[in-house]
Amino acid sequence: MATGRTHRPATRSRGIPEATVARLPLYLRALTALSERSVPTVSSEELAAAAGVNSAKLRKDFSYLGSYGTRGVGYDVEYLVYQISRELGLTQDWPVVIVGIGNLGAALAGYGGFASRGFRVAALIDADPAMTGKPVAGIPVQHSDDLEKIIEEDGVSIGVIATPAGVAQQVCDRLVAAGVTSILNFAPTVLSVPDGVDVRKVDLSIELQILAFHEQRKAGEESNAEADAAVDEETATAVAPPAPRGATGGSRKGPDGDVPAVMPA
Amino acid sequence: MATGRTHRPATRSRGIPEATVARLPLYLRALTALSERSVPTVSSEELAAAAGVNSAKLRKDFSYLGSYGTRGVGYDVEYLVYQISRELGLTQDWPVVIVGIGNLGAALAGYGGFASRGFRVAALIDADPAMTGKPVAGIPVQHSDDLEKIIEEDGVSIGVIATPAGVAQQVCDRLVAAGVTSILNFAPTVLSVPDGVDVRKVDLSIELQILAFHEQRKAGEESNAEADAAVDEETATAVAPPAPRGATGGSRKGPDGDVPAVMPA
DNA sequence: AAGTGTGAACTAGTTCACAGCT
DNA sequence: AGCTGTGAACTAGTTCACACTT
Repeated sequence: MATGRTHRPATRSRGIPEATVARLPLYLRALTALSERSVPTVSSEELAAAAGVNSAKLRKDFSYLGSYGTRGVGYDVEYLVYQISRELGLTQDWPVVIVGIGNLGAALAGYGGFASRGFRVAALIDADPAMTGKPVAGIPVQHSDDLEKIIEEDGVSIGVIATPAGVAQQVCDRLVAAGVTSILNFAPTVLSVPDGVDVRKVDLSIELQILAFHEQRKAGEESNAEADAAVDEETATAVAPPAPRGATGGSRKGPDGDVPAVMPA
Repeated sequence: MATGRTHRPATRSRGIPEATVARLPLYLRALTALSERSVPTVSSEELAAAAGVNSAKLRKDFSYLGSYGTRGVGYDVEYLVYQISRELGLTQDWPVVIVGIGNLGAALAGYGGFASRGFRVAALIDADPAMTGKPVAGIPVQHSDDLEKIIEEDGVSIGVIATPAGVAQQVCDRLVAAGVTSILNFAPTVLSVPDGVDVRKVDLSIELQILAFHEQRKAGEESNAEADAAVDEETATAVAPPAPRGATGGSRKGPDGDVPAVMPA
């Protein structure tokens, strides 16, 4: 590769895969730790272990950024920290607003990982007038009436939504109208945004539900039959298995013949 | 497989793709909202819109669970709620412990989405003796000395780690040793666990960094040169670009000959 | 000898498009 | 007529394995 110039380098020049982008912060964290311990170089194997991925994946990821390693040696820690920081846009600092200063919003405001590495809490915003002026994590809360003004004045492009689900969409709309183009959503709701605006969501209950799915599977693996039966009885009243509307016996079934045990027929 | 018994149905029977599992909670939430509004049926198109995915994906996802829809009509809301709940293991209730009752842990303890749908906060645990006995969100905090006892007595299999990064791994080890097999990690660190234990992580700063990456890209798209230049000057001193160890000019470059536009050279 | 960088093979996930049921 | 369920085509992501560099 290194030799094949003449450009038109595949599709769209700087096409770093999304999955790779999502891992860069992980590498960066591991590298920063090494940097603090004054470790000069790492191999892909060592760094991968520290980041919790496998080394082939890590090398492939880095290959999208360029050739930043030295064969036979490894990667220069400081140099890589810089390159990844730059790639992620962390060499500039990003003012961030947090909207919704309840328990969660307050916890986020106080979170250390925020201040570090390129992010700065520009403002805390809440709709409750009783909160206005109250300092949270050393920053006075501002009223949401001023949301637009704050965003425009500070040139904020990243917003964090930590409001109740019911108002998240309207908050989002206002943020976007005021110029925010990236949103981190902690409210348990789907946000719709125009093209060009990025939304990422963090959702406790979704994560728990995914864990529960796998947990259930583990439980079922050993003592197959009776575990389910016991569970079913316990919750049978709480969660009634509603019959399908139309046909009752029909062809309605899971891929492995579900329902039977629960169905009162 | 109501009909085709004799098992060994393809690879490992109930092979629901991980990506599908991750979306089931989304569908469930949308369905629950419909259910509360007493909507009897939905089409894949409508439900997909509510869940923020496209309808082909939704139908494919549901096809892994079984044939729960009715052609020409759609899906019965109540029935689907039940089926997905069951699939996710939410028809039983899962006791959960939260370890680390700082700002975040307290916020999680008070989070409504917890109590709903199958999860119950069995205990709050903190290492600080000053916290012991103090009620948080109505639940008295217990000391971490009792961690093993609590987990065993309540049969807890899901643990939430909201401690500082420095102690997260040891907390994790103790949870696992005591019988926890699913962990939701809010500490910004990589946890290593034995086979059979699931870990999911929620990491604010990773999410922000991913947003920053895309944000940076957006900025570069319009007015390419000067926007970056301004930024570089501002932060040039703060983040020095360290030279690579060995060769200085060499072949070191991004896949499409990076730097040019931004570099003052 | 050590360890990167990367084509090639593979696996997972998404989207298409339409047959088939109600 | 309407909408699901799903093979088939496609796209993204991962892993392998080894040529190449230091």
